[in-house]
Amino acid sequence: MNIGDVSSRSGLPAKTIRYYEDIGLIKPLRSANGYRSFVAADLHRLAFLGRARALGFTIEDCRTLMALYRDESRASADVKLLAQEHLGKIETKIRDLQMMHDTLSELVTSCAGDDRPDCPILSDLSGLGSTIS
Amino acid sequence: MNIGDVSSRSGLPAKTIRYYEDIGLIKPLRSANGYRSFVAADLHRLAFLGRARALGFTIEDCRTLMALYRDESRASADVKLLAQEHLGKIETKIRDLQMMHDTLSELVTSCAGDDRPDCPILSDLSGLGSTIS
DNA sequence: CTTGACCCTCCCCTGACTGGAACCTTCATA
DNA sequence: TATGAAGGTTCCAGTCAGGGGAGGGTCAAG
Repeated sequence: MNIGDVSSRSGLPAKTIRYYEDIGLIKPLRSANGYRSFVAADLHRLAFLGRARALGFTIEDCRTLMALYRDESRASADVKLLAQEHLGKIETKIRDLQMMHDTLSELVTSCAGDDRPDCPILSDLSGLGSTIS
Repeated sequence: MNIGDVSSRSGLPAKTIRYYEDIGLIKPLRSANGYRSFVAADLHRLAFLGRARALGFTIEDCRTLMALYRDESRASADVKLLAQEHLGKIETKIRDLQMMHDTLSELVTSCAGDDRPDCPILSDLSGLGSTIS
């Protein structure tokens, strides 16, 4: 398989696949013409990476997860811990975004949105804090 | 005021303040010794920037918001539109994170987390998809 | 006069790619 | 056989919003 094939099969851009080779996540063979030559195992690893990335794991997390996956004598506790830590970060991000959302949403609601200049969004940002609570 | 003063008053790191000058968001004067010399208006702008960034606006959004703030003949509709677009992006991010969270949370729950190697998290990532629904 | 706390500029680093230039290989068609 | 398109290759630079640190100048106090 050439890179185009694995790209369409894995859903990952060719650029990304080359990048993953660069940073040592995959090690495809090379054909005589210099093209990367992927086997089923490479495709499998790429699919693994794609799913892990889609769950928001960092590249370093992915590296660890793949090492654990290949380690037959792993303890599932190690995997779970990694996932739990990641889950915690996601929860933190969601909370942060939710707070931004709530504040901003309130400001947007209170803004007339017409052709006059008066705007509670700008008032808030400027520190006048016209909290119309 | 020197940069240390505005840093502690605005809560922004000195590095960030220098960066904001670099990209033209503020234009503090200079003292004879080459030090940046901030006046109250600079501090006000920095506080504005700090609040806008805390609400997740991009630097370019901040630039636009400050321009609107200084424009006495603005229409609040322009501010509102910008804020609404940003709000939409925040909502998208929250939804994405929430989906990651839900999936990951389910996987974490279903993982024993002991010293045995069997792990539904890895199974899922590997594509075996042992969805224990 | 020295010490320590400031301040300056300049450059590289981050994460996870993405875009583009310049070039090579393969295959189908005229 | 030429040629053009569609693949592939490497390498360099850019993204976003700063952070870290080197190497050096300035200032106030003791």
